[in-house]
Amino acid sequence: MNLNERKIRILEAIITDYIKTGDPVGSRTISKKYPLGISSATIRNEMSDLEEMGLIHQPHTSAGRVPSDKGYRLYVDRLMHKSRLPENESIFLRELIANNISRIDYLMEQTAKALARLTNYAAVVTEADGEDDRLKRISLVPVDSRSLVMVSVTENKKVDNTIIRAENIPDIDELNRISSAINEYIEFYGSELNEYAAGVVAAEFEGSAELVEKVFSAIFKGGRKNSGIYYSGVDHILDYPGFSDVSKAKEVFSVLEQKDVLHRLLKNNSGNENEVQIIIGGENNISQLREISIIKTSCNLGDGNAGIIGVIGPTRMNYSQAVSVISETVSSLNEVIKALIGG
Amino acid sequence: MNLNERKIRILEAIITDYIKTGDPVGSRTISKKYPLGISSATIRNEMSDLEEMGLIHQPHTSAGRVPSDKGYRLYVDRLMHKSRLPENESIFLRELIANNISRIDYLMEQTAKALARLTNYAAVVTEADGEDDRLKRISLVPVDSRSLVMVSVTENKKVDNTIIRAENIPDIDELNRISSAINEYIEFYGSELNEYAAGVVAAEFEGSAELVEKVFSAIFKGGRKNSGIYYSGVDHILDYPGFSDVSKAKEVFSVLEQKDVLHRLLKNNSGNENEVQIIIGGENNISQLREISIIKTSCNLGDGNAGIIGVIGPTRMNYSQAVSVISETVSSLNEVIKALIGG
DNA sequence: AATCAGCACTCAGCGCCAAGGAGTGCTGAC
DNA sequence: GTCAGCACTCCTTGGCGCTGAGTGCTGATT
Repeated sequence: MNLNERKIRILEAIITDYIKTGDPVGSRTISKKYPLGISSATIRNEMSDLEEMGLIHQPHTSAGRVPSDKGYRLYVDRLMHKSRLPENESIFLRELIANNISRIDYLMEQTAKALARLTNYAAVVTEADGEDDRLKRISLVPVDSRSLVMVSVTENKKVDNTIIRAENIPDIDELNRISSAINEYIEFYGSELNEYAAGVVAAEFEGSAELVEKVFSAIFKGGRKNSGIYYSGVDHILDYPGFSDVSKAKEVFSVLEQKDVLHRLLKNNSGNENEVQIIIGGENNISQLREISIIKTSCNLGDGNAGIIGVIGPTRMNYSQAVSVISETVSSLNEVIKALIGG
Repeated sequence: MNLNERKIRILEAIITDYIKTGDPVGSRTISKKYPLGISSATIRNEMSDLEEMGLIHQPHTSAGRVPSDKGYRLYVDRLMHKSRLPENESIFLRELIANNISRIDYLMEQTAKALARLTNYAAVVTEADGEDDRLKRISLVPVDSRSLVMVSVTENKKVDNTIIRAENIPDIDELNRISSAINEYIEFYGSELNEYAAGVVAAEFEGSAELVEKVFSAIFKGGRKNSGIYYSGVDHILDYPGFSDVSKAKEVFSVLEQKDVLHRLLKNNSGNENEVQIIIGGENNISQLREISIIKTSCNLGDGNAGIIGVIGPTRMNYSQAVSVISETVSSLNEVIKALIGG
């Protein structure tokens, strides 16, 4: 069976209509609302073929047709035309980004909020996990007489704080000497940094040996495993078609709480920077999310920080609009950051 | 009408039963399940009185009685006996806290998770907002050739990072000199620190004047307004009685996303440290949360950081169990932190 | 005066059934 | 190949009556 032009037009009509109304669409609806110049009977025949190809299916006899995951896939790959974001919305995005550029946590939080508001779906923003990211430098900042914060900066410019406690915290100058000694070892040994260096530095600053040991063990322990995830608009999930049944919604919520699952899901697996990826329904292999689609892309969060922004919607979502919101957000991030930080 | 002992026992029976079963409880149920030695007819008369006093009400004629907010209030204030947490759960809590003590964000996140798991309600953990918290010290940590991180530490030991960008970032020694110059002014002027100091320091380090200006403006801008809120178990909300109707659950979710509302709600308004507070149903004046009760308390997150931990459940919640989970969590935090950090 | 058995009454919930309506597949004519 | 017409399917809706839980009231008993 070949997928001729007419079948494609019918499929497109079904998907467009279904995305808009949410009702299974029947042959008569198509023949009346879409000017294909063929009768409903003919459309019925074609729909029967489309169903055989697995692109649409019927919830039950005597109901109209609904696109399948495969049908949506064909739609987003070949039929969908990008819509353009209204002027005021893209201005809103740019200003929001510019206002939050100096705090990466705010930036992520606000971006999630904006995505949710513009799409009416749940949105999520997270830092891409820097897998082979290496420590570049540390700095020791005193907090009180018994604790300090070790600020670590990685090659990918991730900044991270760890609390360290010790009996005697030396004064700032000494702390600066200790940290620059440690930094020399970090620079010299890179990822081969080991207990040996810890011993040498501890010996060098014998009054603060305990502290030095603790700093090194914090370094060995490494930074955050999973960076924070910022959500917004999760309440929209309850509006998704098919989720008026509470138990289904509950499944989705509990998956969203499992950060590791979500991180795996959001990870950039195309390899292409800034390319928008779409995962439709069952294509993610998480059974609780089989009626959920995810639109996501990697993005630039400033200072070389890579992030991932995504929208989590129902399989029956407005892909075109969501894609355009996401692309616009990415390009706004890029532009604003470029303008502020320079090429 | 006086609230005699018998009425109280009946009210207690109603609340106990309702919390357990979730069904409106009728006079016959009480006479059979609770050994009060009186017939259902007598109980009916008493219930009628209790209803008149506003302690219970009927969802509809021919249904049993359900406690009102006022009824629950009387219960938690006068009738409830605290339950003790199982040994293994309190051990679990202590270990979890000990393992996360060096990262306040992990600690908050994990504490929320534990609360949610132990209570089966939604849990929330946040830092108490330090209203009159003053900056104590800053430190400048280079990130790359065009950006650095200003680490600020307040009197209440809150640590906060702000990204600062400038054309020319001096070397570490110079940054250290700049930060200690600024720190002298912070120490000297305290909250009176102003543009004048900025000018003086900028003049002193004329090669880095731009940077100094930016650091000062970041200082003037202040730290985080609303600290992060860590949730866990929000999916449980969908199990709460009365929230099988999706639209109600949606209202709750959208309130939880409004951080300012939540901060206001969680703020310690009794003034007493570590005292468990209970807000029942409509007592919070947020209409969307009128069927939600909140159990919360301030707590110690280590290094002088005050936090607030809370459980968000249905008005018909197991107050006794939730209160004991919360108190146990607070005392675990205190103990572990004391043991690790010392007196 | 308090207690309580007995009774009439109310009302949500459930199952059942019939009507209505949307949509299909098939047939046969063009 | 197209399509009008038709029989058929099956979900949805609304009405109806039954059942069971629970109440308030009455009048007898202690």
